[in-house]
Amino acid sequence: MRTLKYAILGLINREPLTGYDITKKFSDSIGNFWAAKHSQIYPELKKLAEEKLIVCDIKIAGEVLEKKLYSITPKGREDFLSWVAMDEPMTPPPKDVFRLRMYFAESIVPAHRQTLLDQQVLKHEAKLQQLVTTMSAYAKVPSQEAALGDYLLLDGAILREKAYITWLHNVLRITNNRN
Amino acid sequence: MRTLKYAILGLINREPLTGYDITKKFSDSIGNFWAAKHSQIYPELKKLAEEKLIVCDIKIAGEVLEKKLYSITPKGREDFLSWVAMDEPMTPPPKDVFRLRMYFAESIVPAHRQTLLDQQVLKHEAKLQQLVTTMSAYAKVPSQEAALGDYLLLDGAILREKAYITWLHNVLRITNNRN
DNA sequence: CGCGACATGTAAGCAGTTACATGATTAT
DNA sequence: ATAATCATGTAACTGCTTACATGTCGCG
Repeated sequence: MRTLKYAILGLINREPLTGYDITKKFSDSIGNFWAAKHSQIYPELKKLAEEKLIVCDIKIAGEVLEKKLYSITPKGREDFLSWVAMDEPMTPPPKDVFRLRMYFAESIVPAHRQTLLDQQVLKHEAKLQQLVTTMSAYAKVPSQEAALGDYLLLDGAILREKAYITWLHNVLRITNNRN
Repeated sequence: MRTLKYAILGLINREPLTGYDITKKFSDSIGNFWAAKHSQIYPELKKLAEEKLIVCDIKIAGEVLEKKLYSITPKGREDFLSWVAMDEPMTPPPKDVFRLRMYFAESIVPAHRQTLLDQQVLKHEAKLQQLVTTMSAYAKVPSQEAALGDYLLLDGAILREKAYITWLHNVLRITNNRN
């Protein structure tokens, strides 16, 4: 499906970026729904340049360090715009190892199961707190076009974490009522 | 991480199953948080048998059809029980192509964007309806140990769908206020 | 001058998908 | 008979992760 390709094209479509810039986006903001490592990004950038969807402009930083600043080409923009407007079959349910473990909840000794659940609650509450803090930087819905996506997806990530925490509490309540 | 291995061991730990039985579980109940195809399951079963974690008993159905019924060995049960009780770093945020598209919402013409969102709402409401129907088969929290996991995870899937639908409505509201 | 961030790449291996491939059993 | 479901496998490929590998720049 080449999804990474379009994620990168979409970012470069907003403004020229280096592989390093892109890597950072995939580890924070975009990372909330599409993560990628630099080891995947650099080869993809190379491929996109070969396909003439982006072009690379080499900048010298300091004395010798070469930074590769990529910009989108008209062909690349066209490709991206036709992808972004496509209809989407529902994303298959995401894999989740913790849920899988809880599917086998009856095989964990109750006291330990509670510990595992409590730890998950803490982790997800910390994540939620971090998302809420980031969100608070937006006093209201941003007017800048480029920031709109960040705002919308942050909202989605917050709702997702809240639902997860609610579920964890349900599991704690239900399993404790049995033992 | 060999997660599929443990998912299969966990299922066979409950009762002996064939590859076909396991495939069905991975396409419905378990499929809500860990999906797998038969092309991945059969080779894994073969590997688990080689590792002596499961054993295979061949049953003849009808005249000639051989069904391979797998059972867990003590070694397999031990391996599974130590896995299921392990602590889990938070699952990385799941990849979601639709969310990625909405991250680039500003690049979609507003009327079309609304269509895409409306269609997603319909798909997720249908999925939610299906989950709720399945859940209604449980009048209350099941007393059977083996059904507990199914019940807990169904609850999680329902909460997840509800949160997704709420988010879709938020996106519709926010983007419509701007155009 | 040292440390953390900046910056760019490759290689090996694992996990998962799609497609290929075959055949038996059961219900209508 | 014939279609749906039962039943089991393999091959090629894509995507992603982990580890390997190297070097510069800016700040204190």
